[in-house]
Amino acid sequence: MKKVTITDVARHAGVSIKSVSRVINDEPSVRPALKAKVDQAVAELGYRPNFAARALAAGRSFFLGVLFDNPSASYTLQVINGAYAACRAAGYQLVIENIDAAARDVSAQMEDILHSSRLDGMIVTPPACDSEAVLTALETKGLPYVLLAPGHEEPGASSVASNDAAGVFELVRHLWGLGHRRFGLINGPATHGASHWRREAFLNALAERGADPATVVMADGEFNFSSGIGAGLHILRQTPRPTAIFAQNDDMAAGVFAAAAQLGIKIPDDLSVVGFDDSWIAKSVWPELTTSRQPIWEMTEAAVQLLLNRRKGEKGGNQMFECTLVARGSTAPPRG
Amino acid sequence: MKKVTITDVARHAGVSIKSVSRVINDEPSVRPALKAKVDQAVAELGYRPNFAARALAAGRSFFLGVLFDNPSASYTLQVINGAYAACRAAGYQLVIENIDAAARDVSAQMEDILHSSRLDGMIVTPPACDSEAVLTALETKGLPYVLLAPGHEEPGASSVASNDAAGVFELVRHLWGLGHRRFGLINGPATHGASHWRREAFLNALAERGADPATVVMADGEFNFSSGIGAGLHILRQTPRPTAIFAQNDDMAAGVFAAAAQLGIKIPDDLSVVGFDDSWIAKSVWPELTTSRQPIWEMTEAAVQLLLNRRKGEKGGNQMFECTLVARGSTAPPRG
DNA sequence: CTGAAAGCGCTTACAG
DNA sequence: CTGAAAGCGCTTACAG
Repeated sequence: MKKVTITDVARHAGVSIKSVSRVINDEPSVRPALKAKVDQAVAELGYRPNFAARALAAGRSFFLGVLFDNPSASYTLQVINGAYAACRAAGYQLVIENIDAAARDVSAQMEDILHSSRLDGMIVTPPACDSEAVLTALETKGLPYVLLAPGHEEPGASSVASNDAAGVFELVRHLWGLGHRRFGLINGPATHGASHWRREAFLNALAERGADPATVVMADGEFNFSSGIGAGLHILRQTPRPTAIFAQNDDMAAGVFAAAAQLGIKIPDDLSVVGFDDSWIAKSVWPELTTSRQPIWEMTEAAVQLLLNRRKGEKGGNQMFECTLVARGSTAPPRG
Repeated sequence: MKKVTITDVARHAGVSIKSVSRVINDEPSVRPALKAKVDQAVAELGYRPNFAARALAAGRSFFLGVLFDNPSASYTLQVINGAYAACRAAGYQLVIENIDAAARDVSAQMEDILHSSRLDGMIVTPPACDSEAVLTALETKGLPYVLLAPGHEEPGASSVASNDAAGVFELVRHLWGLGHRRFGLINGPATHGASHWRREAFLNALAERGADPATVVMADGEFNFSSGIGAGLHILRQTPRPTAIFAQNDDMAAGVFAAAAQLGIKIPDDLSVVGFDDSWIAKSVWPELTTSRQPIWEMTEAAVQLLLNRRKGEKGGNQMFECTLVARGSTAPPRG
C-alpha cells in the first residue's frame, strides 16, 4: 500500500505534475480534456494530496483557528461543530485555542498562540472579539481574522453577526401574545456586546407595547448555568412575581429551571422561560426551552468563507444573519 | 517579521542544521555544550520548527485522531478536551472524526476517514471501539490505535479503561449507607460494553448486601438526556416507587431530573439520583448530581502516550484507571 | 493553456 | 558525537 503522489498521477495521465496541481487547486484556464484525464487518473489511483507538502510549498498551513473565551459550554460546542464542518468542507483543519481575555497577560497569551500554531486565519468569538489586546496582537502578526458577533465597530475588520434585536422582539411578541405582562430579565456580563443589545431590544420591545420598562425585574448573570440559578432565585422571590423570564442565553435559562424547581414553581404553568441561542442545552431541559435560534452553523460557515476570500485578496465584509423563534414547551399563558 | 528557519538557528549557533534538528527532537547523544548553544540560539531568535516541513520530511503528520460515535454530548466534550490537551503537550494536533458505527457502510466511512486525514494514530471511543468493521479498517491500514473503554478483549490491542465496577460499588455503598433499599436502574444501550458491566456491578453490589436483585426496577436508555426522561418516567410510575435511581451515565441522570420534575417528585427529598462519568452536565442540574468520576483527563493522556510509544517501537499496553465517588446534592436519606 | 526548474524547511540515511 | 547530501511532495515564479 504505497503512497500515491502527484508524480504518479501525472505519469498515469500523461501530463506534467504542474497540470495535476492546477486541476487539484481548481485553477482557471485548464482545458476540459486535460482536466478530465487528470480527474480520471486521480480517481483510478485513489490519489489524495499530501497536506504537509502543500503547506510547505505554498507557505501556508491550511489551519484555521477559533479563539474562545466563552462561559457557555453549549454555545462553545455549537461553534466548534459548525466551524469544524465548514473547515473540512474547505479542505482546512480546525484548531481550537483558548484564552482568558480578562487576564492581565492577554498579549502574552496571544503571542504564544500566534507563534506556536501557524494559522492561516482566525475566527474570534465573543468576548475575545472585543478585546483590544487580542485584536492588536492579530494586527501586529498580520493574521487574517473575522469577528463573530462583535460588540463594537472595528474599522476594516470582517465580521459575522446575528440580528439579535429582531430575535428578541420575536420572543417578546411571543410572550406578550401569550398574555404575559410581568417580566424578569437576566443579563449577561458587561464584557459581552450581546448583553447590552439584548437588554436594549427587550426593554424597547416592551416599551413599544406600552409596558413600563421600569417594572422589569433584572438580575445579572455570567452566561453560564450556575449564574442562571442565582439570578433566577433573585427574580422569583420578588413580589409580585414575574410570570415570564427572559434569560439572555440558554445556559442561564436552564439555570432558571433549577431555581424554579427549588422554589416549587412549575414551568410552564407557573412560569414561562425563554432563552437565546438555541444551543444544545435548550433541548436538555424539561420542558424543552423556547428560545431564539442563532444560525451558528451558517454563521461559522460564512466566517470561514470570509477568511478564505481574504486569502484570495478579496475584501472582507460584514454579514448579518437572522434569528428564528423556536417555540417549545417552556412557554404558556400565565395562570389566573 | 521574517520567518526564522533551522538554517538561521544553525548559523547563529555556529553548528550544522542537523545538530539543531537533534536538539529539537531530543535525540540522545548530543553534547551538553552543543545543546546549550542551540537552545540559546533558539531562544534568541524565537525559533519554532515548521510543522509542515517536519511532517513532510519525516513522513508523518503529527496528527492524532479521536473517533466518536457517542450519544452523550457531555462525555464527548470531556474526551475532546482531555485528548486536546494531551496532544498539545506532546506537540501533536488533534483531529476529531465522527462515524455512525451502527450504519451498514461503516467500512466505507472508515476508508474515507483513514484515507483523507493522514493520521499518525487514533483513539477509538465507545461504542466504535467494539465495532469489528472499525477495527478491521484500522488493522488493514496499519494505523496505530488505542481503544478507550473497550467492551471486549482485543488481542494485541492497546487500551485504556476505567474500573467502573469499583465505581458502581462505591455508589451502591453510598446509597445503601443513606438507607435506600428500593432501587431503579437505567441501562445504556446494549452496543456499549459499559452498559453490561455497570449493570452487573450494580446488581452484584446489591446482592452482596442481601438485597434481591429481582426487586430492582430496570429501564433501558440510550446514554442521552431524552432517553433518561422516558426511562425515568417509567421507573417513577412503579409501585412501590424506588427511592433511588442509578442512571448509567450523567446525561440519563439529568433526564431523570426532568422526569421527576414532571411528576412533582423532589430531588433529593423524595428521590435520590446518581449518575456515572462526572461529565459537564453533572454540575448543570440542580441539585448537582452525585456521580462516579471517570478520570477522562488522565485516561486520554495515557491513550496519547500509548500511541506515541507505539511509534518508538514500544509495545502497547492495557491501562486501568480508578473511579472516584463524587457525592453532591442529588442524594439524601429516603423520607419516612 | 501547459511545462521544466527551483525551492519550501525540515529529517533520513550515510559518512567520518 | 557531528555534519554534508539527498529528498520528502507539493507550489511558486518563470518560460513558451
